[in-house]
Amino acid sequence: MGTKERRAREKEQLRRQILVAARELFVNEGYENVSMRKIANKIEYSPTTIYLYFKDKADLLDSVCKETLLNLLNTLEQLTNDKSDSVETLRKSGRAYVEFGLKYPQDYKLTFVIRPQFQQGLGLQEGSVGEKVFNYLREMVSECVRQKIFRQVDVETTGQVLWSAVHGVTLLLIDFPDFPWTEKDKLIDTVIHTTIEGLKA
Amino acid sequence: MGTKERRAREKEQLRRQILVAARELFVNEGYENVSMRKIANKIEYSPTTIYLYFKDKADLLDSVCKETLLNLLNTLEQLTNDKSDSVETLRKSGRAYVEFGLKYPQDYKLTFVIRPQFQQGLGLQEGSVGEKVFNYLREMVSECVRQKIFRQVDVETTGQVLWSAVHGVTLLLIDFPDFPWTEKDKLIDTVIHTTIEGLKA
DNA sequence: TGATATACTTAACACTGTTAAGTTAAATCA
DNA sequence: TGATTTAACTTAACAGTGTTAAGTATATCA
Repeated sequence: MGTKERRAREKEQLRRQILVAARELFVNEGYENVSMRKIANKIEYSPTTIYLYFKDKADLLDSVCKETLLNLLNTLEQLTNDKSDSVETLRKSGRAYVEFGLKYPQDYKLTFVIRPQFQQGLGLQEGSVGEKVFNYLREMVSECVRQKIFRQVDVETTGQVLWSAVHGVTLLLIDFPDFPWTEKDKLIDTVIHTTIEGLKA
Repeated sequence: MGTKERRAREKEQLRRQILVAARELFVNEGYENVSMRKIANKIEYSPTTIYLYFKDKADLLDSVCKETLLNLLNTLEQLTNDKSDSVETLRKSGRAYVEFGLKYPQDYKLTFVIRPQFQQGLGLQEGSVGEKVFNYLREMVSECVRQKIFRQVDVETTGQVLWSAVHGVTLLLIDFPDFPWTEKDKLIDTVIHTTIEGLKA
């Protein structure tokens, strides 16, 4: 009686197919320029089929972003966490965060800028993947605080300051590619270095 | 023979009327949710009239953003620049920048996040208002560098680091209003303070 | 006054997200 | 096996979108 399972598997497969098609189109052509019909064409189903798997276009975006956050979390967690040098670990994490954003600029913007516009407040609430990403940062930071490396004892504020810095430089580099930036790697390193030094001082 | 002048004045008036209506709608309902027909309704003209004054919707957005940048520049330039305490001046400017973003969150996002998506590269090129805003920041920074307050001598990089920090915290506060932020003012101050201290160290 | 240019509108095109109703094929039950 | 229910998917439509081409008044100038 495995027919039910097979059916469920097939449904899941189509769901993934839609998700993959949507991500590819969103990333290449921008969320606004992608229509449900375009996605439907790509997977060779009628447009309305998508609505059997996702509530609406915003929900589709939501699912794509959830995947992006999982990928980001994965990337961060794969870093080797050297507890004996917690500052270096934090530095590396910051670097990896920005690099992730620049490697998948459209995904990053979709997740951290476009989605909040369509699904207000969502994305970082309790239990979400977004929260897990911030929790990762929180851990990095609290290790530094525990070792009394940072002036400030407040882990929350410290984490938020770091996040502001990496988020800011990531978005500026994505959004203004023609601006006469300092050499990219140097800028990223300086942003992270400056923030960490500032937290120590 | 002042009829020509009067005509030109009237044209300019309608242009401004359109701009005012567009800004109000963009800010209140979001760029995507505002149609040319809505704007037309508001000013009580037919939709196509707008196209006699602006190339298309993106051009309209462009003009709205240019105004926003002018307002931002104005706000910054109205600060009292105490040359004897250049760090304090820089700190104040950073504060004013973030506060401007939070006071007009939609305008800020429109200018620094939405527009780059529709008019790639535009907004910060030579001679633009955007460049003037960054030039202001550049001046603040170079005064600090001249007084040998900052470790780094490279004015460009230093300015970009500061911009990353304030841009980052501004956008995070706008986009994730439900996140359990540290008390807002404290966070902003800490971001700016940390960055400046980091640049000194 | 009649010709010309300016300012604006009407109508249309090809597209959008989304829903209600209809169809077809597979699974279930007698 | 054959009838019936259920699930998956499609067709057709609605109300809306940005934008353009063509048409219409009105004011300016000769």
